[in-house]
Amino acid sequence: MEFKLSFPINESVYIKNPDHSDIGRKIIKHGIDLINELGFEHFTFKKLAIEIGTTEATVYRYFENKHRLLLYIISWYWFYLDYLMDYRLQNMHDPKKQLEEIIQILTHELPESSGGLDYNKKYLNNIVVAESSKVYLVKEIESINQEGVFKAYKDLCRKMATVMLAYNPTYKYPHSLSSTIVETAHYQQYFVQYLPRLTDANDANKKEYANVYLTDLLFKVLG
Amino acid sequence: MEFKLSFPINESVYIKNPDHSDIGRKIIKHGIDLINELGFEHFTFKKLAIEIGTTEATVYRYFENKHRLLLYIISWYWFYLDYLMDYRLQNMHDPKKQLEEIIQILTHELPESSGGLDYNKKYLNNIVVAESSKVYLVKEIESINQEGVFKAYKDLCRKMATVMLAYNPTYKYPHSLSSTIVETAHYQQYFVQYLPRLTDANDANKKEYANVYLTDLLFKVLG
DNA sequence: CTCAAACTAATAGCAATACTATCTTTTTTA
DNA sequence: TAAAAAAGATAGTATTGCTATTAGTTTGAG
Repeated sequence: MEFKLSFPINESVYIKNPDHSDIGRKIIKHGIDLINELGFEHFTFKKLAIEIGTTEATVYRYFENKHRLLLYIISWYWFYLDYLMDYRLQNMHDPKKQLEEIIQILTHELPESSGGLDYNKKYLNNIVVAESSKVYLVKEIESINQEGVFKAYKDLCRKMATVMLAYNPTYKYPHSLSSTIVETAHYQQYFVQYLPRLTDANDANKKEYANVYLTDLLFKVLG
Repeated sequence: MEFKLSFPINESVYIKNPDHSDIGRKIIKHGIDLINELGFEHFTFKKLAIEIGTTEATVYRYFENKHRLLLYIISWYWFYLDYLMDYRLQNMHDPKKQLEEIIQILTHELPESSGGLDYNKKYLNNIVVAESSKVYLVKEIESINQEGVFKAYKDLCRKMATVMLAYNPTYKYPHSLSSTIVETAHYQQYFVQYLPRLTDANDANKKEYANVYLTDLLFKVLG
């Protein structure tokens, strides 16, 4: 028994909704696999088309370019985080516990079986950590932001900021602290794995490091 | 009377040292101008060659590809930060004042006239904020890290960690906090400008926002 | 039913990008 | 002053990013 998670991803992200056809869903699923395997710079629509047994032109009918496909994947992640936070925090009324749960969600692989979607969560996590900043670190940022494609990220930060203010109503920078926590969760995971000298992790605490570091930081900042 | 700042940038970053010839220095200077103007994705060696009145082949004699040129520019920035910190902190013995000065350096444009170099510091700052993460968020991270090209960043974090420990010897994550402060300085500046909903900045506090936010955060974390 | 409109897929092709190779000329320096 | 090194000119290749055209397939109005 499965139900299908479907998120209202901004329509200007795609040309044709990939969620409405078999080939569209293949583009997302195998897109995640291939971006994970090759890295975003080496990923191309041609390689993706070969992977899923179709042609480049078909992929271009769904997405204007590979940046838009990445934006779709990362948007899906933002919506999924938002959904997970709602779901996990709903019966949790202590803001401290809520904040701990938020960091838990941000620093661990997304749970595998929630929804009928079969995206590889390990790969999705790798992409989020290594590639997500590339969706906004582009010269076209002002025009794509005007399309509203970052709304999900902004909503997520607003939700986190609300919980922070419930914990400490006098804290002045809850939105910045939220985006800091999200971004730091990503690149501290990356640094632990690839540039450990930029962290204080070691082989023993590696696995829970980002969680422990961020929890310590968050509660010290919020007091 | 000018003296020339020269930093020991890792030799594997370039094929031929751009600092040793006129055309090499032009590649860096106009490279900074063009990457700032076009964004890293739209920047090409062909466009750079036209800009400085030479050919693509000549630029390729200095750098293997545009990623290496960016790495050179960002390495120069890391060395310059390190140098600036030494210079500004040398007669400052209070760790609290030192930490405040470090954040000041990280959240403001680099000073213009230090050294004989004529890189445009405003453009360099834009590049650091918008493009620097692209030097390590690549599939080849493990092999390029082995070349030692990130040593300057690691040394910088070590230096910052030392000051943090002087201020609070019991803090457990000084290296992570250093990289967090550096990265957060970059993207909070970016967010204030392009995605202000991810921050708590407004038109009135915009200019000093990153500084104020990070100073508050740092001293709350260190206690 | 059926025939045209609309939608989808497949093929081809083009311009830009990311290089590499070669050969000539100029500059350096031993 | 010869030879080594650097720069310039020119050409060429494979890949990338994207578009145009055509062929086939589905849909739905009469």
